Amino acid sequence: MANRKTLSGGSAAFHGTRHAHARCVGRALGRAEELCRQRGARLTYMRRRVLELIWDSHKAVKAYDLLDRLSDSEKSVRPPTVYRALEFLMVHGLVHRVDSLNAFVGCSGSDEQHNAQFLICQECGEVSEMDGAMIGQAVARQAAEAGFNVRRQMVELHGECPGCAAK
Amino acid sequence: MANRKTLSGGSAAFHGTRHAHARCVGRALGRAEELCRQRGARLTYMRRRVLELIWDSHKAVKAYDLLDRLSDSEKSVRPPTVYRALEFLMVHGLVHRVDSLNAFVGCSGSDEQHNAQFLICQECGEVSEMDGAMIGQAVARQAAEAGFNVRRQMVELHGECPGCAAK
DNA sequence: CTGGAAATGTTACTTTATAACAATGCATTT
DNA sequence: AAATGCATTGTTATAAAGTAACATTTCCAG
Ligand SMILES: [Zn+2]
Ligand SMILES: [Zn+2]
Ligand SMILES: [Zn+2]
Ligand SMILES: [Zn+2]
Repeated sequence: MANRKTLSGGSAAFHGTRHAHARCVGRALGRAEELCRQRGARLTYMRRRVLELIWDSHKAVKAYDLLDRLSDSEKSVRPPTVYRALEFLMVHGLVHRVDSLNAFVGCSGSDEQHNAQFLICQECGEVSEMDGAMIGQAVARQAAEAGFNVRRQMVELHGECPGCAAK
Repeated sequence: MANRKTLSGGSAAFHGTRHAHARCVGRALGRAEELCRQRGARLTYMRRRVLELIWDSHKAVKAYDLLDRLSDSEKSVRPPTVYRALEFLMVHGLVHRVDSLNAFVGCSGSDEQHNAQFLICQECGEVSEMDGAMIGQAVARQAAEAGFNVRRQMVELHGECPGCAAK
């Protein structure tokens, strides 16, 4: 009842609890590996670990939650470590920061440079990335009307995902 | 060569340094006064003071900058005071929070409930609010395609304002 | 003038993020 | 293999942003 497959001009999918999430993770890590190899960037243990933790769910994750989850009883990981990994992952387009939540989410886009918009469910917390061409165009056009030169667009929509709407 | 007057579906204006800013402030305070009277809300000294400080420029202002500016050598104002004033002003639609900057900007919109988008100049820091109908519609449509029910939309565009683009 | 709610003051703390420098790891050259 | 050099991570400390809880004051209605 929830997801369509592919949508004109962009797609956004909510996954809910029951889905083959191992595939999502696999895809993300595979892409990271591939992309880093292409660019000669190093997907180190720490960076991969952070990426895995982020992909533990489709929700946005707080930096300090990552911090806690990375710290076992032996060793405690410090903020800069996490933030540096996040920085790396963001630079390479593997992770996005959701500004309205102060949190991070795995990039589910395929191509390199994309105008991502985020649908954020206020109920279940799931975040879905969508590449809405229409939105991008509308944004570009209206900004142009104001003589404004858009470099980076941030679109974060809070509301109810299909699953939670059908509660 | 910067501003047009009124634009189809919405407007956004950048002011630059030379303009009759007293009018902007006057308009904003007038509107606040009027609106609070209508609603029986109290525009207290502190709230008005914070609103004035925010309207000191068309840039987004950080809460702790307000804090500093409110604290004279005698008395130091504390965070809760500022955040409470900001809370009040936001609830009444007199001020917006710019999430991507952790900062606040005076609302230059006229009507009560509006879908505001923000154009943020990376050079001069000026922020312009725009009520882009096209963007709003595009957002609504594409979200609907994904079965998503939008409650709040956050659209913040970073780039170059007309003035700074013509540097 | 007085009782009570709204607003502000105050203290202390949480959350989020970064600066600066030290130690370590890893690859390439010698 | 040893030496070199840069990228990565560790460590300490602190900055920046925001909130909880309770005390005090203000202000208005009765
Ligand atoms: Zn999944
Ligand atoms: Zn949901
Ligand atoms: Zn002005
Ligand atoms: Zn500018």
